Amino acid sequence: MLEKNYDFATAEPRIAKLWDEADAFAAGSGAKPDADPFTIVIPPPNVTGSLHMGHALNNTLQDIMVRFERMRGKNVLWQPGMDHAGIATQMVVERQLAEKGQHRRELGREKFVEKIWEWKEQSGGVIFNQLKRLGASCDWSRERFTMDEGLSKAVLEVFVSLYKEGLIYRGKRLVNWDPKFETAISDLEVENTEVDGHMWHFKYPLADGKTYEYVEKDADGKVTLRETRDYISIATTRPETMLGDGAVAVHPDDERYASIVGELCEIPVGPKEHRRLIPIITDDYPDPDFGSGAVKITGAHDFNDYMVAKRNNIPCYRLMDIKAAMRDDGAPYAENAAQAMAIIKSGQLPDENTVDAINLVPDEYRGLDRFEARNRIVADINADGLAVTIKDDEGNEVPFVENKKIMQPFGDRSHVVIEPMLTDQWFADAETLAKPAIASVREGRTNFVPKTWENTYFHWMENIQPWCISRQLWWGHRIPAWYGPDGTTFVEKSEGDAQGAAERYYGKSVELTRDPDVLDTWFSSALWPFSTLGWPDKTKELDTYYQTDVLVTGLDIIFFWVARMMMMGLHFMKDADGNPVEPFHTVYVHALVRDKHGAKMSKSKGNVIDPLELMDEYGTDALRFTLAIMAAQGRDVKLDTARIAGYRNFGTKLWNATRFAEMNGVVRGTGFDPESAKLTVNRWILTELSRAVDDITFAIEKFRFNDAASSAYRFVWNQTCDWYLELLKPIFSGEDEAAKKEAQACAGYVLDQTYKLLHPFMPFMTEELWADTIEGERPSLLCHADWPEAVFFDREANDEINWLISLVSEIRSVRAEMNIKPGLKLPMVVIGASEQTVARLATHDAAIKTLARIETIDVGAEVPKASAQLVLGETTIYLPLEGLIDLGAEVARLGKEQGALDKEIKQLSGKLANERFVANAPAEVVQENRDRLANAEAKRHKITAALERMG
RNA sequence: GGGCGUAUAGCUCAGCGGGAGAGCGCCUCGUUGACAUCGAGGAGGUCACAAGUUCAAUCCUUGUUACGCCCACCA
Repeated sequence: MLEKNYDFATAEPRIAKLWDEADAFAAGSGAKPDADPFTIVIPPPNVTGSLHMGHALNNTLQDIMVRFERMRGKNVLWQPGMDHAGIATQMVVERQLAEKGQHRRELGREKFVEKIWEWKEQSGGVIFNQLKRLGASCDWSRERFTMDEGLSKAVLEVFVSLYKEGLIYRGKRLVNWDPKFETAISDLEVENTEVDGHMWHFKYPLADGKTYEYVEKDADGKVTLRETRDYISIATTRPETMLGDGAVAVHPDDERYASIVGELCEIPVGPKEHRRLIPIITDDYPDPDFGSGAVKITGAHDFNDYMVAKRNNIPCYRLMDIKAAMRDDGAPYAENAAQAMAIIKSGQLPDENTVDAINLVPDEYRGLDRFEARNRIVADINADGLAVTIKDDEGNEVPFVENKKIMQPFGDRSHVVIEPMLTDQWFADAETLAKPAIASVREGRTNFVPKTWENTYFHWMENIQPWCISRQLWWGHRIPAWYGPDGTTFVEKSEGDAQGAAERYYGKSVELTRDPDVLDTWFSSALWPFSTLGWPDKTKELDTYYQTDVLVTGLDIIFFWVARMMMMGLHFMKDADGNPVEPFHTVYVHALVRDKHGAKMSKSKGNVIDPLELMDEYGTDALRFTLAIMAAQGRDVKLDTARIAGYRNFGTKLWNATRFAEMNGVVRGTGFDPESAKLTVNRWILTELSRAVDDITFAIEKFRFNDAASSAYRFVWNQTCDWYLELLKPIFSGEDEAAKKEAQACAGYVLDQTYKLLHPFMPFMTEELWADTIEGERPSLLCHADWPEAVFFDREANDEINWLISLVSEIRSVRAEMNIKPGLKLPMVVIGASEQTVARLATHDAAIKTLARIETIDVGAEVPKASAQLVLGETTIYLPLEGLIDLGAEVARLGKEQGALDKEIKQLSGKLANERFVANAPAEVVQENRDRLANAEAKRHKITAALERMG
C-alpha cells in the first residue's frame, strides 16, 4: 500500500539511485532497434557555477524533450559537460590566494594553473549534483570538460586550421580592456550603462597666437554670434585622454572652422614649455550640430577616434598601463613630447610600435589612477584659464561643465570601467565565418523557436565585428603560437611542430617563445556540439549523434554561444558529400526567469530565488512542473512560489488518486485492451485519455511545454479525478461484478498511461508510482516505458458523459443557490425526457443519486407544485422543494437565467438577420449560429413555462 | 537613435477572425472512507486607447499611450 503522503525528500534520492544503477540514461538506453537518434548537448555550465533559476528552467525543458524522446524509443543522447570559464575560475582561485596574502604572479604561471586544477578537482562542478537532483537525464558517463585533453585537441585543430586559412590573425587593435582582470575582453562582455557624468568644455589655443573670426548662424542663416577667437572649443567627458590627442577634427562642411583647417592648435595641459601642438583636420565623423562641432581625436582611447585616426594617419598615443593607471614608463615627458612634435613636423607616421613607445603623460601625472588624473587635469586647466566659461546666476564667469548622462562601458564580470586600449591581440574573422551561419537560418536549415529571435540573430550577425579571441589570462587554452628571435610567428599544433617549422624557415634551430595568451572561453564552447562527440577523431558517436537536434538556451547567450557554434560547426563539419552540416536544426530560446514582480533576479536586489531551496520545500517535480507550465513561448517567466505550491498539490492529487485506486482493487499491468471496454464511463475516459495523449505529444513536439503541462493537468485533475473516479465509486460499491472488474482494469490502465504522460514533467513521483503500484516488477522502468498512443475517440460515450456531467453540475448549482443542506437527499422528477435520456437516466441512476444527492428519480410523474426547475436539452427537471424553498428566490433565479437567454437570442437573431453575414460567412458558421439560436429559444421557452408555473 | 516584445479577472498568465479562459486570491457552504496539499457552488473583465480592413475584430493593419528588453561610436 502507498503511504498516505508522498515523501519526496526520501523518494527522490531513491529514484535517482534506481536510474543510476540501471544506467538508464546512457546513450541509446531504452532505444528501439534501429531507432533514429535524438541529441541534445547541454549548455555547459561554468565549472564555478551553481544551479540558479535559469539553469533550472533550461535543463527542465531539455529533460522534458529527452525523456519524451527516450520513451518514444529514439536513440537518445543528452551530452553533459562543463565549461572551464576562464575569467570566472581564475577569479575564484585568485581570491583564495589573496586570502593567504598571495598573488598569482608570485606563484608563477605553472603553479597557478596547477592550483586551479586542484580547485577544480575538489570544489568544481557542484552544479552536476544539482542537475542530477533536478532529474536531468544526461548520460553522465560521457561528462566532458572544455579543458579535457580531447576537447583541447579540437581547439588546437580549429585554431591552427583557421590560422592557416587566414581566418585568424594577430594585430595591434583597439580593444576593450578590463583593468581589473588585466585582459582584453570581447565587445559582448562589455555592458554599457548610463551613469551621471560631466562634459567639460576647454579651449585649445591656436598656435602662434593666431586668431580667426568665429561666426554662428541660425537655421535661417542669420548671424547670431560673431567674435574673434584665438582658440577652438572642444568638449570632452574624459579630459584625461586629452594627453593623447593626435588632432582636432571638424566636419568638412563646417564653415565656422573652415579658415583654420590645417592650422595647429595646442593641447591645454601639461608643462607650458612643452605643450604639444596638433593639427586641425576635417573628417565626416564630427556632427556640426553637436557641441562646438569640433572633436579631439584620441586614437588610442576611443573607438570612434581610432577610426578617424586610421583614416587620417593620426598617431594613436597610448596613455595607460594594464591597470588603467597613467603610464609611468619610458623617458621623461619632455623627450616624448618632443618626439611627438617631430612627427607632426615631419608629417611621417612611424610604425605602430614606435608610436606606442611614446609616453605622453606629463611627469606630474605619471602613475596616477585614471580618475585621479582626470580631476587633476581639470583643476589644472581651470587654473590656467583655459576652460570655456559661462556666467553663473550671480554673473561670475565660471568653467562650463555640463552634467550629463553618459553611457559608460563596464566589464560584465569585473564591473569596472572598461578602457579602450591599443594592444596586440588575436582576432577571428567573424564576418567570413558568419556568412554560412546567416544563410543557414535564412534558408531554414536552422530554425529559431520562437521565430522572432531570428531578427535579433540576423541583426547581430550582419553587423558582426572581428572577434577578439585572445585573453591575457593564465587559465584557458594557450594560444599555439610561437615567435622566433625576429618575431616571426609559427602557429602549429605542438611546440615540436613549431620548432620544425622554424628550423625550415631559418635554416637552423632557434629558440622560440610561446605566446603567453589564452583563448576566449567561448572559443572552445563554440566547438561543443562536435568536440564532445570526439572530433577531430572520426568516432562512432560523432557519426551517430551529429547533427544534434535541439539547442535549448536563454536569450542571453545567443551571440556568445549559439552564433559561434553555428560558425564553427558549419566551417568544420561536413557530410559525406562535403556539404556543411549545422550543429543543430532547432534553437529553442526560452525566457528569462524573473521574480514574481517581473524584476530580474540579482544578488544585489536580494530577490534571487534558489531552486535548491524550492526543491527542498516543494519537491523537484513541483518545481519542474511549474517551470514547464509557465514556459510559454516569447514571454518571461515570472515565478511566484504560490504557483509551485499549487503544482505540488497537483502531485498530491495524483498520489491520492492512486491510493483511491489501490483501495478499490484497481489492478495494473494486466494487458487491458481498451477496445474491450463496454462501460460508457470507461469508453469516455479512454476517449479523453486519447485526446490528452494527442495534445501532449503534439505540444512537446512543437516546444509548447506550457500547453503540454496544461493538458496533463486538466486531464488528471478535471477529468480523471473530478469525474472519472467519482463515477466509478457507485460501480465499486455496487453489485455488478463484471462492471467492477472492467472498471478496475480500465482505471489501472488509465493511471498507468497517466504516469507516462506526466513522466517528462514529474519524473520522480511518476517513477515511484510506477514501481509501487504493481505486485512484483514492471517490465521496464517508467523512463523506458513506451510513450502512449491514442486508442479511440468514442463520440457517443463522450456525449453521454458530458450530458451526465451537465446534469449533475446543474443540480449542484441549483442546490447551492437555493441553500439546500448538502446532506439532504432530494427527489427528482423528469418531464419531457426523450427515449435516449430515459435510457441514460437508467444507466447512470446510481451515479446521479450519489453525485447530485438525489433520493429518487421519477420519469414522467406528475409535476410537483413548489419545485426548483432546470432545463437540460429537451428535458425539464424538477426538484420538489415544498417547505424548503424560498419561491421568490427561485423566481429570481429563473428570471436571471431568462435574461441571459434573451440577450443571447437577441445577439444571435440579429446576426442571422444580417443578409451579408448569411451570404458571406462559411456555411458551418451560419449553421452553428442557427443551432445555438434554436437551442436558446427552446430553453427560453421552457424557462418561461417554468416561471409561469411558479405563478 | 535603431530593433524587438508586452498591455485580457484583484494577482500571475494562457488563448484566439465567428459563443471571454486557467491557476492563485476572494465570498458562501462542506470533516459523505482517495485527497482540507481537499470537495461543491459563486462573484469578478468596454480583452490599454483611437481609427481602419471584414459579413464578423480581444485576435489582422495603422496610429497613440504605458511598460520591458536587446543593440548602438554623438565628443
